[in-house]
Amino acid sequence: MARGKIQIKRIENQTNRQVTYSKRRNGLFKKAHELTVLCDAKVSIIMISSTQKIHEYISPTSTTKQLFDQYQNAVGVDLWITHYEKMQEHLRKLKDINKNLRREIRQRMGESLNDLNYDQIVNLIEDVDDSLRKIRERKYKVIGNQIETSKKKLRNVEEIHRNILLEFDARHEDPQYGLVDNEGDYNSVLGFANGGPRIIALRLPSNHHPNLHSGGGSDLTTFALLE
Amino acid sequence: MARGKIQIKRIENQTNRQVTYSKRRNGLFKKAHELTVLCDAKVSIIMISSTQKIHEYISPTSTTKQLFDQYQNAVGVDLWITHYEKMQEHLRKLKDINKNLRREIRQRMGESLNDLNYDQIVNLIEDVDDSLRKIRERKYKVIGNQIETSKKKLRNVEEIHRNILLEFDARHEDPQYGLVDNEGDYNSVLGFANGGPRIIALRLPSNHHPNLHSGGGSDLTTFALLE
DNA sequence: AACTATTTATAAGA
DNA sequence: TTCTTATAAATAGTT
Repeated sequence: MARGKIQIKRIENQTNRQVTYSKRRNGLFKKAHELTVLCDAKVSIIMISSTQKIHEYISPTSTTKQLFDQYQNAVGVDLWITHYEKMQEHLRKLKDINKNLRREIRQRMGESLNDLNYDQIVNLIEDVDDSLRKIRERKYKVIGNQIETSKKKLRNVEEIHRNILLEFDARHEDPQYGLVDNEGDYNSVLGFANGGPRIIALRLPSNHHPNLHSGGGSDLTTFALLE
Repeated sequence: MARGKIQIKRIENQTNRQVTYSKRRNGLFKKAHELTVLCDAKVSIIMISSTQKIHEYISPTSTTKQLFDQYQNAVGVDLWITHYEKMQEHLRKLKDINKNLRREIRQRMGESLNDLNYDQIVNLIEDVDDSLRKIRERKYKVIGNQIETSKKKLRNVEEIHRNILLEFDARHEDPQYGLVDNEGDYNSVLGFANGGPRIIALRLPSNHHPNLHSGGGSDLTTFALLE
């Protein structure tokens, strides 16, 4: 605005930009102050330079916070205050839900039953009883899975036994082979970590399945044996 | 600043002040915007006129809230931002707790059991079983209380019966009294609302207790009878 | 809301 | 940075 007109666009020269910022900032603050005095108004200016320096102007009659609060009241009613209140409401509801959930658990654990009348207790018993049934079912399913896995392992063992026996017989029938010294690395095949049970080569009936798993005995016991 | 210099002091003429406010406000905002563009700065201006009207300027690259947050950070006002963040943290924790409580309930109800291993299921069964036992105990206690209350009511009935019989006998022995027409207001004494069971005056053995409540029969049946 | 005489702000140079 | 100054821009008072 002097010594030549300028285009209103970013000043690329860094030093120049800095100088202009400083000069115009003073000009702006001066104008703001004049406005404050002349028109009995309140003005707040917050400026952040491209180098992240912060400057502010505030009318002598006010504070930045006061002005911002007024601004919020007028403009940002939906911006902060209500958001804040909504959060508190949300918080309150969550606490409430939490309380109820805890009480439900306590009641399902047989505590805090004084709040329940007879019918409610009867319903609760029915409910918990049913839950217990479901959980037991799950237990049996887990056991069942374990048994299946164990059966597979056992079939594997039998297969290996048969092979050992076959080899054993073959070598006896053909004396040119000596007896093998050890079991080979069958343990790793069976998933046994360190040595495992010693496998004794007994001749088993060809289609034999161990009695342990063919019957309908107690699942729990079976599981304990196989784990 | 034209057609004559002015003193920088409050303009007393209300209309004049209003006009000047409007003109200079525009000037200020224009300068602010030029500064924004020329110097790559961020500017926030909030103005409140003497008539409490609010106007604001904010650099296109920013929001008033953003700028105010930065201002707060720099100045250290730190008014409620942290409070807000603490609330959010609190909210997050509550939601988390909530989620866990719900899962616990679901598991106690026999759902979402896939997350549990065998030992955990066994523990859960033990726990729920124990809970069921506690709740049943509570049921029996409630039943017991009901029985106590009923016994008291019955003792009351017996007392009244005895009194009626005594009076009945007395009048028969002394014919100067006529028979009474009704039962009096014993119903209200017994807590029976409308009429209640018709009481038939039979002579009972003096210390008789009805068989129904002296024995150790099923509590549940007893309860059903008395409720 | 427009005009314009005048004041004020400021870009460029020192 | 600050000062200077020619010139652009803002605006007080008027219409």
